[in-house]
Amino acid sequence: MADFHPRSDFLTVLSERGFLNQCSDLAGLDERARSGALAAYIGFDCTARSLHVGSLIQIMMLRWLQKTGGKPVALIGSGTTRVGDPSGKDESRKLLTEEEIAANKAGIGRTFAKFLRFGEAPTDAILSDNAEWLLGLNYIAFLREIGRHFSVNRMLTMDSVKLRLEREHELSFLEFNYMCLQAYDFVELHRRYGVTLQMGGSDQWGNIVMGIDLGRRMGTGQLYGLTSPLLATASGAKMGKTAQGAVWLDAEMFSVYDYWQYWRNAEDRDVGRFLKLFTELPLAEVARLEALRDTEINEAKKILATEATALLHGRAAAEEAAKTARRTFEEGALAETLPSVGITRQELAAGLGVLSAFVKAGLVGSTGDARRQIKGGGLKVNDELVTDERAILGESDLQGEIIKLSLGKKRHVLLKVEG
RNA sequence: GGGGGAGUGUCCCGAGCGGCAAAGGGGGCGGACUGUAAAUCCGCUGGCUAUGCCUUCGUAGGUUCGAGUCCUACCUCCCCCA
Repeated sequence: MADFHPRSDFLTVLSERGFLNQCSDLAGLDERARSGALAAYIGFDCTARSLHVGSLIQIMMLRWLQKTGGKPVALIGSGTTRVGDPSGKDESRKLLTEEEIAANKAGIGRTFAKFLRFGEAPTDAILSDNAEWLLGLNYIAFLREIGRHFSVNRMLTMDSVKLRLEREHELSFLEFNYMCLQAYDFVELHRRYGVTLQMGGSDQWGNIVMGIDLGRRMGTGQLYGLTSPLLATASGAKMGKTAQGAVWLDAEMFSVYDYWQYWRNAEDRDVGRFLKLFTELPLAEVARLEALRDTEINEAKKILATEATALLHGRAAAEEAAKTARRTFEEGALAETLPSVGITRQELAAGLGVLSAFVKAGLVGSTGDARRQIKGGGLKVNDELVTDERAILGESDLQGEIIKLSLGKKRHVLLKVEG
């Protein structure tokens, strides 16, 4: 991969910025990308109301495709979601209702709209849904028309299957069929929109190759596959997990400020890689930033945070998050734009226990949790360490209309009097 | 269908003579050190109207002063045989 020098804009960007992990035919795809608008798709599950940072690398690939003259297709897997992905955990098999699926689909669609330009023009993005063709499938017809092209012998050699068999782990028939459905998606998207490339995370490689094979047997012409590296932080943790849970891309579920903070807290060793993947800064600028050392690299982290946040939530919101962080961390001032929780004047006049105040702010999960944090010296009210768990907050604690609650050094929530 | 084994703290893995809010990891959170980083060290990691009360060991019953632990049925998963 390192010795190949792509000539198409699309592959050049992907290659330079570290999106490339594996490709079915780099030279062929490069040619294809140069010879006209390339249509490519990536599939997304709709098991939640929002996508999280784990999907961001895929979304960025679609975005670069569009910016380099291609046509992105975002496929929502609401058909496969109805079946439920059997490879997940034992408990996650609960079936989603039609309403939940529709809501999830709408939420995810909103995120795509932030990164891609949708419309009718040749390189405008398309939002598709495999429920359109999967739900109406007839079993016998599917077996005869599609199933006959799959070789079980070959399917058994796929890594995902082979691993299971070698370790003598259960592999359900449903799961075994999953790759066939995904392969069929590829063919269907080729028919509908002329899609010739499927992208995805490296775990999708086998499924993508199946699609390419199926396409050849069903007469789509040459299809291509390309995967991005599996993303983890430099110390090996999976991307996107924080104390608050997943890092959602929907501002309702994960605030803009928290999103900015997520990137600001990147490890030193990840800064360069993340700048290339999750911002659109020129590579020369990235090179300059990632060369910074010691305290200077904090500047690079702030730029990473602001640029990444701007892509998702807009420049203005990103600048505001940056400003909030600057006031909070560097000036030690009270930034009124920190995340806040409302409180009534009556509640405050009646006296609010510190424990419940922190629970209300969502900084701790329970009063017991709050007690433990106080013992460990982790809670502050208006930057004063809380030592007495029975302390009562009243109107005398107000700074203006605000009481600042902090958990540790990084997490702050404001209680704001309203009404 | 027959035989064998297993489901433990609502993040995961995993010990558990009938006295158990239940060992130990990992992860996470907090503290110290730093740079809002990493590494390292320390503390915490069921709930509550809290010197007490309530809810947890697949589900439902049963034995017992007392059950994660013993018995019965059921559910789910794994292995061997057919």
